[in-house]
Amino acid sequence: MLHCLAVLSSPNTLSCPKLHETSNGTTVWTSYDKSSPLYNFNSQSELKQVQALLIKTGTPLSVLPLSRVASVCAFSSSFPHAQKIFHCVNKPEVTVWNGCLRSFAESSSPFDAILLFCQLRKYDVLPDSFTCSYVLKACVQLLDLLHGRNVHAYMEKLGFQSNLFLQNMIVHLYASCGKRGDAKLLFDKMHQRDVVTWNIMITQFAKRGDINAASQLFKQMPERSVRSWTAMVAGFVQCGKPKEAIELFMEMEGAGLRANQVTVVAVLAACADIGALDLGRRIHEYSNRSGYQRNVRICNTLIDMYIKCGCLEAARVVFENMDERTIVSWSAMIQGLAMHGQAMEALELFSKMVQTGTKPNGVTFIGLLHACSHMGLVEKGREFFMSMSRDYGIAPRIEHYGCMIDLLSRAGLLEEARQFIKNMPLRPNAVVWGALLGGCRVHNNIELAEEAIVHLNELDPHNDGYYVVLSNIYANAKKWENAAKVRKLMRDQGVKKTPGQSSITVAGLVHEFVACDESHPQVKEIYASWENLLQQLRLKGYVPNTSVVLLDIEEAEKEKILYHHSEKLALVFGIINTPPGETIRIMKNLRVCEDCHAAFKLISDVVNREIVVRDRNRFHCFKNGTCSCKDYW
DNA sequence: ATAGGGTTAG
Repeated sequence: MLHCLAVLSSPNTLSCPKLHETSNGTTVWTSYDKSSPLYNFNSQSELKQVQALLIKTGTPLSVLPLSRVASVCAFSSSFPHAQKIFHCVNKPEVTVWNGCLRSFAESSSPFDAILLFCQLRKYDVLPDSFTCSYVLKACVQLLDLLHGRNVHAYMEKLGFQSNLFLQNMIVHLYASCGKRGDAKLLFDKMHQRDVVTWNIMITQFAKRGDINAASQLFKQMPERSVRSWTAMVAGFVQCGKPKEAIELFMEMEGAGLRANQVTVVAVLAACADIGALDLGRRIHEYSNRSGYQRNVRICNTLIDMYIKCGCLEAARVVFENMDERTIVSWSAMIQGLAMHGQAMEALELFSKMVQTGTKPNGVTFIGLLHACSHMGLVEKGREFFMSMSRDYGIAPRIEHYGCMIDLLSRAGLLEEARQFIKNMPLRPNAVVWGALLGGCRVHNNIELAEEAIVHLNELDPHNDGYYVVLSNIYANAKKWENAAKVRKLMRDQGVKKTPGQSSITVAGLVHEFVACDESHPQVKEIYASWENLLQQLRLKGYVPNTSVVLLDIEEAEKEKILYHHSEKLALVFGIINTPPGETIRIMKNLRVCEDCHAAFKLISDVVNREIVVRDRNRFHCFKNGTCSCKDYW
């Protein structure tokens, strides 16, 4: 405002459009400088001053940026005044308002578009189909079905009911507001549909968890674009079906279609979920060849993919090479370092992030607390927990409390963890009690474990993991009757123990193993190889830790079960089938067993290999006889 | 003018 006035008081310095006489005698206006303060009025009074100046200098009002005039006057008493300006510059006023509606619809407060639309009707500005499209866009942004329905009705009154663009938007509105039935009804009634109509339906059905309906539509549609395939691939990922996502992507490639940037993100997310490093690397190369290196979302997804595939270094390279990073990039990297047990690096990265002026969000703190809890940095964790609300105004959510309980109970501060739960302002959920239970296993606290299971039995009665941990605690204390009781409780409630399953990819093929697996074609070779390896381990001092076997059976039987754990089978298979020295990567659906953990450390030394195990919640990187988790897990 | 993408505790 002050700036503007200063300029107005010295008209000579204005970069105002000038009237020039050309050689053939006609007059033209030179184009104006948009950065001039003259065109950056932000209020009615500034606009009036600008107008007064234009009139004084004989400059036509048409030099005014009309959409700006519209947005300044949109909700004020100058509304009719703005219309006058539009009239005198001989522009159809609705197009000017449309421009304004559009920028409101795409702004951070799309409701302004709806308000402006109401103003227009009050002042008898006749909307056209574009007007409707921008208001509908705002309604979709806000999931505002109420106003959307009004616009829908009004549209029909204006005779736009057969406009395909608008019909598509209406279908989108209903579907995204959770009215899938209505959307489908409208969709079925449409006389003509284009590929966008189908894509909207597929995307919305998949987003709302109805992947089967989406899949049906995908099969039915007359022609599919890359966006249709992408919608399905992304849909599978969102529904927790990464394998199906990857299968479909392969089919898409087979059909000769090229993945776009969104497809790349979706496929990479699927690779991260199932740990498909080979495909992930291939997509990375494809992405680079396609010139997507500077796409921040792709880079973020690449970081996540490499982290979840156990390649922390590759993730770091992507991160380092980004010329622009968002909070997601930093948070993903911090979380990755946490998952790999590199707590100090995670904290250092956080400091660096703060130094560059990037503000952390709630997710960043989950990564930081996660890092502290995986390395037992209790004091640091407490500090972060305090700091997030005090220094950054981020209220801790249930996830943050979960991290804190995990941090305290893992570190053996079980009573403090219990008090933390008692005093927390949010209702503790299963994860919170589960974290306490996990600590009880590490520190063999039966009493607190029993307290936790009472809550867990109520909050998440069908999750087998909690009962297994409790019976583990009993078995560890040789309380076999209690362990049996837990198993009976599981039976009575119809809860089955999820079988441990490990997988390894060799030459592009995924090999899956369960405990005592006899189904693999190389089973004899694997078992023989294990016996051989076992001899070498014994020489290194390996003693089987049979306490992890929950059954009350003979020691020899326990050892046999122990030796045929799924992760051991996968590892031996990997050693046999990959060249010496190559890193072996194994994924397990549950937490790695304690005995396997001890064995893997020794094996990494005996066979001189790096072994990376992706566990249910973190990575263990075995190398030269030690693990990256430093045995704190 | 209309459809789409990333990080989250155990």
